Amino acid sequence: MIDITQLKEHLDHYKKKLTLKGYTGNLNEIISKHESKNNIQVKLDDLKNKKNVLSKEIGTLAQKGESINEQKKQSEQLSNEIQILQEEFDVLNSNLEKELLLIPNIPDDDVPEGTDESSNLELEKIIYKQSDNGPDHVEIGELIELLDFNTANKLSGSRFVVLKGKLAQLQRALIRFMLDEAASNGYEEYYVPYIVNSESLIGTGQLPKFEDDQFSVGEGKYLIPTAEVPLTNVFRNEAISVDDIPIKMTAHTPCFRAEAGSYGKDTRGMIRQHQFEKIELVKFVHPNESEKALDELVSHASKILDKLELSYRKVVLCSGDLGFSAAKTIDLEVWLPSQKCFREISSCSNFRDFQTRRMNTKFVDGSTKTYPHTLNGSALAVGRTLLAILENYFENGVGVHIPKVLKKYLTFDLIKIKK
RNA sequence: GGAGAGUUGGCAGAGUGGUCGAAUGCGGUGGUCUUGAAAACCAUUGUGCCGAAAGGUACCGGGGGUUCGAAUCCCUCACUCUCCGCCA
Repeated sequence: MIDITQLKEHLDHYKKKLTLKGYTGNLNEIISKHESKNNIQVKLDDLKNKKNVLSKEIGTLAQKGESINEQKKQSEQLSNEIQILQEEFDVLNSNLEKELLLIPNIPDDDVPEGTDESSNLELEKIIYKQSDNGPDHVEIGELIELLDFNTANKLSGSRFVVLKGKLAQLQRALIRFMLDEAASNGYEEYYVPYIVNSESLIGTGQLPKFEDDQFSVGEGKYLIPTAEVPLTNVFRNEAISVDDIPIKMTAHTPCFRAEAGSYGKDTRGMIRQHQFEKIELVKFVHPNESEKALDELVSHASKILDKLELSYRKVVLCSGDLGFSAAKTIDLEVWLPSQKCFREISSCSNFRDFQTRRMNTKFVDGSTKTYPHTLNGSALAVGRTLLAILENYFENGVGVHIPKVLKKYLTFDLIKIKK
């Protein structure tokens, strides 16, 4: 949530920044709503004060046995006035709150301007072995007979996958490897619920705007779209002391995405699924430290690609491609030989105090209370990593080799083709 | 699923209609004492909103009601705990 006081003070700045983010709401209207809300509140508080004074007076008079009829009449009249004004206030206030929840975070100053991914800026390219032909992972899956979209379709529908045997083991090895990496970088491992309430999704920014992207399981509860939601919301309505910071958390969870609005996009293979595994890194840091923390987060995620010897590039997202809650995002994109291009495998973002304002997570340093900054990043999306390994480690007529760093988690170093 | 008991400040725990934003204890912070520390003692210590401030207002799980007045009475929802049943 943006700070309305800041918004009022630097309206032009916010207007410019929010336009870059594609926001089209009427900020002037929001500000005037806020002002009339405050005006009503002042009047309301004054009336309530009068009534409280009167009630006390009635108490004392009644104890003395004196007449209280006149005061009662006055009090009733005050009650009526209060009720009318209170209703007006409540409507205005909840209205305002809804609109505030729909305002996206503003981009950092070093975020390139642009409306779509064509304005994203490549920071760095790290190339290991890079082939630009060969079968895609779906074909490889058929050759090794361990990747089964048809059965998944029978069980559940489109955008699901069944992994078998050594391929399922390879995915498990990836998860263990990534969690071990996170641990060695100082992240504490969490096991968290995969179903969360709407308060949690509002806290991290998926709700109220992106209801359609979530899988609802009824009763106001949703499957998590990323471990970011439960991990970050661990500290919802909590105060974090300066001594506890930085907080570094990680979790492996499945992620569930409705993928509404992406019909016909990436329909082949396991690039875009309703369910996939991911290791997420989440940090709570001192407000002055978040820029540095983003670099650190990116380095933790990219080190995994380095160790797997997968070619990738670092891209800073432009303002228009930036997510709703993010102030700055650096994507890692892995090379896919079959598509002859880089595809997103990790997204590392700095949210600054946007999420902690929504969550009411305070940062306590001595007697001052502010908001800590949050960051998160995938390290990595496991499904896409698996896919990248299949394509980049495939040898024609032989099979899929196992990356060196994963060998200690497995009892084989090759997944042979069966036909 | 059935029966019952709860939800009060950072924690524990009083408070059943007015003087209660709330006793007391623990914890926290500041101080006295001490070479230093501990102990002891003294003071202080919830949050949001409006306001330049003074101050006002709201908050005793959430929502609603009764009343001039609600932490306290009523309704309702959520959650927690105990026992029984079922269950990985």
